[in-house]
Amino acid sequence: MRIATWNVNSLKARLPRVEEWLGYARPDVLCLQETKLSDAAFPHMAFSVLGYESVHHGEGQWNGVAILSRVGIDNVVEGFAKPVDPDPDSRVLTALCSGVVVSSVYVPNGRSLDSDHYQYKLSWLGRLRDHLDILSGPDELVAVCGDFNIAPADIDVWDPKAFVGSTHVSAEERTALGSLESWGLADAFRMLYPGDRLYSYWDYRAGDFHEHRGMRIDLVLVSRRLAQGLKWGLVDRNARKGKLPSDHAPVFVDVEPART
DNA sequence: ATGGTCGAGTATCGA
Repeated sequence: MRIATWNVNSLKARLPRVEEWLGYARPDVLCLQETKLSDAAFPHMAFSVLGYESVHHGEGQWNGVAILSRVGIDNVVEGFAKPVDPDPDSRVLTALCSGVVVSSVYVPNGRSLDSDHYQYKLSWLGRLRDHLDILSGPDELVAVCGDFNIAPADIDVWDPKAFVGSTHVSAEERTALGSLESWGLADAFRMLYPGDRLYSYWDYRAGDFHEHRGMRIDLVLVSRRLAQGLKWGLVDRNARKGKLPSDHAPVFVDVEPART
């Protein structure tokens, strides 16, 4: 089972690139973030002709998350599961795809350490853990995929010195991510490439992509039972090249869920 | 050393 995640930075602007990528990467499940679409504007038909069912949780203009699947989509939950404090933004969507509880998440950016938005980010990560507790458990098949806006370790940023005092690398953010890991989730891509400086996001400015000034902030977190069947994975840097790319590349992992 | 770019919407803000 190939599970992928991609922050597309506007699905309206990115639809041709997503269609192209689905055509050759053929993920079983693709989680999208930053669709920047209303639910009414979501292009379900474009994906159904490629063999994918799709669900979307969006508000237009900002945020917006989706799940595409060619192995079924059931039990769809938009936002946090009740009774978790609701999120005013469209940042999480959860569904059951072929026995796997899949969440597509767009974690708040945080903006700066002294910002209210940073406190919102920390609170949001705590609520995500509560959400998972309600909908599933660490002994189930769970994949939480998305733009976490957190570099898990210093190896995940091009120059740790350049990020001192910034969001994405603070101890509090990494602790909040660690809380998800202690719930029972593992960073699947890092398991495959324990020591490699591989990134998933590069700023559009200043030629950052070609200069390898990136960050690995797009993660696929998997529960133990999925991690046991982890086979392979990639960041598809080709999708960050060429005409009208997102500033993020898609990340995917191949897993063979263990039978119970 | 500094500023660089996109996408939203159509002036700026968010990333």
